[in-house]
Amino acid sequence: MKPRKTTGRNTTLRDVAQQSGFSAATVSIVLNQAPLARYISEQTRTHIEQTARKLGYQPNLLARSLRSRRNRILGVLCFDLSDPFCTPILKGIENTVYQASYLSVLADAQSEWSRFERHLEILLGQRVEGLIVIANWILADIDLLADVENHAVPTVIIGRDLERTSVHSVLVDNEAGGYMALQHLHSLGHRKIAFIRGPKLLPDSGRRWKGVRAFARAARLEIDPRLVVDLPDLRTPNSGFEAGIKATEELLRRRRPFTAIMAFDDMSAIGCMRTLTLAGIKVPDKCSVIGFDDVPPAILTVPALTTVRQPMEAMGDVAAAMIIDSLRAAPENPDANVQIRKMSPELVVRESTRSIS
Amino acid sequence: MKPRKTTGRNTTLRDVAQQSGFSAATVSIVLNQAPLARYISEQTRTHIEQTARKLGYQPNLLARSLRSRRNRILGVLCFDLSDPFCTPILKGIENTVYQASYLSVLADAQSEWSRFERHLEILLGQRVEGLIVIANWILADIDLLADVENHAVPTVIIGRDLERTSVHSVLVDNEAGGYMALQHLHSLGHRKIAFIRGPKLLPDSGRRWKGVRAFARAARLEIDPRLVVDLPDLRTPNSGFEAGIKATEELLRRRRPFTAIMAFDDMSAIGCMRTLTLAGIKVPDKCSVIGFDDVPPAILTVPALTTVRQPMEAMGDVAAAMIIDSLRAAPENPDANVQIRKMSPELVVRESTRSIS
DNA sequence: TGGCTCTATTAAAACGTTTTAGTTAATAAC
DNA sequence: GTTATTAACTAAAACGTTTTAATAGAGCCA
Repeated sequence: MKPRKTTGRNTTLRDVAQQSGFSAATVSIVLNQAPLARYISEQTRTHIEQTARKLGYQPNLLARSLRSRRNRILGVLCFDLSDPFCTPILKGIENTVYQASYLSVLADAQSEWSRFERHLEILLGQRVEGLIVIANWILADIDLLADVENHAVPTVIIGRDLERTSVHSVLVDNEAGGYMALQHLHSLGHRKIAFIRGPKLLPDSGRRWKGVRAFARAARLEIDPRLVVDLPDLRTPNSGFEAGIKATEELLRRRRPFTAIMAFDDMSAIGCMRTLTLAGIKVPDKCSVIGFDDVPPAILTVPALTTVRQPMEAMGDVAAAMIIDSLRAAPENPDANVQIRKMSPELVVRESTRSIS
Repeated sequence: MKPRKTTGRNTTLRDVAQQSGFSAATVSIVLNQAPLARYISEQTRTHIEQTARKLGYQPNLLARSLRSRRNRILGVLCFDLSDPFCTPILKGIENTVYQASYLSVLADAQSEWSRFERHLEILLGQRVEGLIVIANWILADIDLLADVENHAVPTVIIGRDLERTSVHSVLVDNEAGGYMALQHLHSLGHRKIAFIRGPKLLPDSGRRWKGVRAFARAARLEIDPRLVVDLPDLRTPNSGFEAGIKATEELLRRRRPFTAIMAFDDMSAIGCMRTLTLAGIKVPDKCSVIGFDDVPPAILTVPALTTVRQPMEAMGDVAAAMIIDSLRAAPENPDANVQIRKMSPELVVRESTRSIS
């Protein structure tokens, strides 16, 4: 039975001090195991600890961080949490942050700019020590930059690289990924390959496509422009699936034969498979499909999706580590040297691709 | 161009006061549009606002909440974020909370008890005004209760109902859902129906099953115990899919004919469909499948999953509203009357169920 | 003249910690 | 017999706000 509070007031450090007969300073030193605790006698130490426990003392973290200017909290700002892309990243972040005995608090902007800004403001107002932004959509650099620079909080953005700012970046090597994807299809013997490219506004789209073209050139493979479609720019969070469906319908409408499709990402690939299946085109027997990302739902389809994996959990790890390192290194001036970390993608062969025969 | 800070210090209220020639009190009153602002002359008001803007003043929320004992922050504690069940709930919460101009911060325990407790402690230490717990797994009441009661923070738990505590609950009417699911299959003419029940330790399992039995009784439908399998208890977050695969394999091994399967939840239903498809049993032609929850991936499969929907977003809404209401009603003693809110499930017919030939 | 009620503003006391700079008393060093 | 050193504490000043109670001046009434 814990002692019940009748009053609404929480037990404070002073209560413990009073009750134990020592000063607030001593209590603070003991309870935090501060360096000075070396000089506190064993006896008082245990006595204080006991009283604290007895009173059910829980420190007020607000007061603590106000005074000490540290709170061991990292803010995570997610542009849209319902994107399955976010979850593994968050997992990575949470793991690393936890190891370092920090806490991460997450805010979700639900694809709305106004929320993004408000949440950013509040996180900064709460004096988080670092900030991780998950950019699963187009982010205008400017706004972010201004606020963050003012507060001098070390920041990393996952999924985008911001030029000429004080913000670190972690992202996958999209070009290598595009290269890899096409190489895989080519190695299976596919030559007539259709492409669903990403939205034009998304920097990823261009980069992946660049990788694709690089491989095509290297392998002397010709890309038929009539087998290339683009996803529309206006993309609310989980519209990738719908867009993939539409894109594939368009592709079928063109009546040019192809034996494989490379989709911009997993969600569009899953939409693509649906259209093909409904049209009676068996995947992978009649047509192979490859995605990009390896989001969790990629294993749920039949056939399970072959894809180019972004190491999302690792990306979260790395981002968190960057922040924590820069916090450890220079608590005073964080943006010592801005880093851009490109992670290697990895081909994950499942069931949706097969060699031509 | 915002004015750059050369020093690491942030602009404080006092800076604004000094710069504008008024006292801190006045500045605070103006900037917060406090009741007393009525008496402040238009002129000073605009002057103060201007200086604040010029200096790029951002209030320190820590100091603010420390003093005013309010911070308009709700803590959300999720037992495992990678469960797709959470995302829609979070969306609902975030929406309602945002409307009420609160902020929600999320912490993810990643299925680990120790993290759950630590995060809980920190959220409470941060003096969040309310707490929402998303229980997508078995939660021992006791621990939660102790801490929460001590802090007298209004709390609601989503997905579980805790008896005899001061914690509100929001959950779906599992019994009605189970009833509904079986009714649907029955109305399509299915009589030989297999069941994949939930883990025994999960209260939901029993309740859904109770609903199933209730319908069976009402419709004079006999349930063949050899067509019933249970998901194992040891369930790490996203093992539902794997477990569904295993369970269906077991079912097929028994070689008792059936024309429909009712799965415990969507993830196991999706696993189930995979096994059936790989075994050459076409869904829904040869066998119908129904799930429970309507998690986002349910629409991604071919055929898309028929399921009993938990109104997850609405559940998030309701939970948040409960907290905010109880905060508005009685900021002093929150647990005025504990509520348990049961939400109605809804049948969502998609492509995985069909009437018997 | 004195006593009200407004208006416009502020001094100073919180809020609950951490931290800096002491203060003793005792022990050791010279 | 003075001076360091050390052990065991503590007073008091932050941290950056909000809020309470107060202070003046002005207008009005009797």
